[in-house]
Amino acid sequence: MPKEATIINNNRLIKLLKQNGLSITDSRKKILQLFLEQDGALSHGDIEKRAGEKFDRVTVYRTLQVFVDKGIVHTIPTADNSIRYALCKDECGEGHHHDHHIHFVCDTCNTTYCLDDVVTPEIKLPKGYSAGHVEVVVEGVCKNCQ
Amino acid sequence: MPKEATIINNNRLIKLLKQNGLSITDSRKKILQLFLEQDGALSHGDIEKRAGEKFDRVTVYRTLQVFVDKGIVHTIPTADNSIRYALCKDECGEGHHHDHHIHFVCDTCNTTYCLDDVVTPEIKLPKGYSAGHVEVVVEGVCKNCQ
DNA sequence: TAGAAAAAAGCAACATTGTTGCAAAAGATA
DNA sequence: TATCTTTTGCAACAATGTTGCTTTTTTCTA
Repeated sequence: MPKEATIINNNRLIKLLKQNGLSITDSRKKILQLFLEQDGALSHGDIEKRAGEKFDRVTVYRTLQVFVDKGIVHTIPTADNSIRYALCKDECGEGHHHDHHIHFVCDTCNTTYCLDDVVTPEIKLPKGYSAGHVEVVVEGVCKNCQ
Repeated sequence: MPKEATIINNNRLIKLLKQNGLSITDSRKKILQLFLEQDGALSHGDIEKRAGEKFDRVTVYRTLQVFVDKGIVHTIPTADNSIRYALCKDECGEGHHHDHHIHFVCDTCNTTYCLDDVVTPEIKLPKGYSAGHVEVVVEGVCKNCQ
């Protein structure tokens, strides 16, 4: 493993946590790193069972909660009762998420992607309903599984 | 309670179950009735704790599974790890769901609605991705809570 | 409509997932 | 480095799903 890359990565992790007013701890760095080195989204279980790392379940729950609160990651609803988490872009911060992109779940490899370039469409609601957040999840076959 | 309405309802329940090749049982009729007399969607917990009825948890799980398999109800993903179930329209059947409508979750009363008249939009995906099903969940304030 | 065969319900035991309080450990601060 | 604050990890618990098996209910057919 390249030592330099690890150091750079470590600085990036620390910077990200500090930016969000969080204290620097091993668990937070390790979990954040999982997200950074990962293309798709992660579920709680993914993180907990991550090879080589033994995270306490409670720590994972609490860390993810903090990350969501601070706008570092956002949640992605799924139809199988397993919330996925993915890194937010810069516009997100404490108390306000701005996730206007759609999510994509691959039927084949089951990876969940944030398609940051695809903006959620305007939805015309029936009279009486007022819209807040719009969540779009597309299920299909991803670029790696075609 | 009007007796006639109950009888009519009962016939409707039996018809619905028979149409889908299911045997007529008390649990199935009661759970199906909950959906019919309900505007929004129901979670597993909603059904299990329904006042006046004591359903065995296993029965509820198995019944919902059968209903989903037969295309009687469909699932609605949520961001809080609690799958909601709602009645399908006629076009759904065994092995194929055709839910092209969007779903709406009210922030205030937390009810989940199927907005059958609002069709899911076309989503333009990046190169390499092919779309199957598109799920849209809008969160906001419903007609009853304005 | 009774009796046999098939299907479903109910129960118990278990597995997984999520929550809470608290003591110990680690991080921040001066 | 000493002290204060925050976070972690543990234990105990609660809630949610799952599985196998026995009993009950439904269906089918004579």
